[in-house]
Amino acid sequence: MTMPGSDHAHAGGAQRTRVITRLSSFAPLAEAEVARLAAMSGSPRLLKRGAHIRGADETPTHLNLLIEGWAASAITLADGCRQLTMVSLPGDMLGLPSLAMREPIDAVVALTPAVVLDIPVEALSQLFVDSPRLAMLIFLISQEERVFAMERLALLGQAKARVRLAALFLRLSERIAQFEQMVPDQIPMPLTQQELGDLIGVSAVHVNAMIKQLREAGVVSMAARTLSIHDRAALAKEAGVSRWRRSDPSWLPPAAQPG
Amino acid sequence: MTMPGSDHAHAGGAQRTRVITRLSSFAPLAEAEVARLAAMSGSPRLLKRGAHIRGADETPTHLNLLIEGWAASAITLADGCRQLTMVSLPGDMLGLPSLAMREPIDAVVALTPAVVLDIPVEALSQLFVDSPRLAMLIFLISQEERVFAMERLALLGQAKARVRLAALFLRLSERIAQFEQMVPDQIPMPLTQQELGDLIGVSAVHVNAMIKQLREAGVVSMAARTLSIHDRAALAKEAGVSRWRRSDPSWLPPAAQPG
DNA sequence: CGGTCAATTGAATAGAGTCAAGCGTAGTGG
DNA sequence: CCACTACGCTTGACTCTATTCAATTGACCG
Repeated sequence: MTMPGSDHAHAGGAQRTRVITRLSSFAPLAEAEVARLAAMSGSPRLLKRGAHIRGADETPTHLNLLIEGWAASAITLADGCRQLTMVSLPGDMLGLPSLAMREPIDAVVALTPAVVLDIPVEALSQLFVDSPRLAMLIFLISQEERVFAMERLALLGQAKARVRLAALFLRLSERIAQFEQMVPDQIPMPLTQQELGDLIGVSAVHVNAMIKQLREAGVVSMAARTLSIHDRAALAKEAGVSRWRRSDPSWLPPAAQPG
Repeated sequence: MTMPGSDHAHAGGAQRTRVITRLSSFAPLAEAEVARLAAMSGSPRLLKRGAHIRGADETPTHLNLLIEGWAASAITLADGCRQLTMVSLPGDMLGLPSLAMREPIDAVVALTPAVVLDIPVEALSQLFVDSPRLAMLIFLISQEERVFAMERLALLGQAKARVRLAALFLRLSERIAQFEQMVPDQIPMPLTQQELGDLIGVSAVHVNAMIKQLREAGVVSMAARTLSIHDRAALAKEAGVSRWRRSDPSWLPPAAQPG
């Protein structure tokens, strides 16, 4: 399934499969559509942990397809404190929200070493013209991310720190299950407690205390950049959220004709 | 500019203009596009204050175009407490996020008496096929709402109640300025303090205290379902957010040809 | 082997929640 | 026209979650 020009050092077969997996999470892609997507790819860009994938200053001219590694959108408020608004995993498209704004309100930072593909916005525009079904799939994925943000917003507003942390762990493990085969009770966790705190709106000190509580309750434990889920049912109960169930849309436009 | 079939009791000229205004906030619409939108309209539905425009149970088969009145998305957590995740004003499309989920995680409630137009999802799908430019405009508006949600998420996570309330007032007044001509320093405020609290993740009691502080600081005051902004600069300073600046995209697809 | 960063723990403080009571106003029905 | 009711607003007292500050330990890297 490797396309011509896709055999870069960091954007090879396995990674590309992940991207296709993500894009086809609502409906299988036609061969022509896979080819159409491959045609959009630019050259990959490699970033170190902590680097800015997208700045908050620059007028956005490109989107970024995350090929490898984790990233997060960060909003910095007037008083300097930082909130991470979402975590992006391989296969995610970065920068879509910023299309609506003259200058983005968020920056995207690499949480791990990361590889991105820069895609000019005109390419997305062209995709809307010649591949309405792909456009709608991207639209749907974007809506799903929005639902994800809405849930986190609700948790931030109403739930206590322990619940928020449990929900974050649960949702992250569900998302990772998308592109790893097995349901992982051992998931990689490259985030520091500071970053976890920035995600759930809590100080790093308190994150530590909540992790301690969850560990002593036998729910999860963290060690060596790995999160171990010991009791998934208990975790779901702590989080108080129901399972994430993507829609199975029957009303998508028909697949584009080849050529 | 009234289209045939648009002269309903509650969906007449002025309201329809608002909808067009909202949809053309990123780029002016061609005549054919206005006609294309008018062709999507169903029959209007009138709802009382507090009524559910969209439930959290039903599998979504329709979108809802808000013609008149205010609405809000509400997420109810396991412990029964409620978070309002966004406020919708006339011209907004309701239900787009739910397209991604098998069952929606949020309900949409009318904050005032409201009028909506139900639109089957297939109509949106068709719009992606035959009007890529309109589809992308809806995509952009949806992204703008997502940025709005991200900002509120950041405020919920990092800012104190007073800042959150100030930011909410500021953004609401900016949004209302979109479809009212003058910059309004007297804006209608149909929300109760309980609802304001559900929006900014604070108890109604504390909302009251924060309003009192803002009033005594000479920033805003509330009376008779009306918010008066006495010192807009001070309000912006309290909120600590910069002005909302929509993008002016040059990379949209070309307007659809008539016919 | 020192240096930096992350994790961990404790103590003092503050922001916000909860509970409870009183008040103002608008609507309703006799 | 008045009384009753309901709802939202307002205020005070007490509690608790989470923050901030500070100090210590542990792990990894040059």
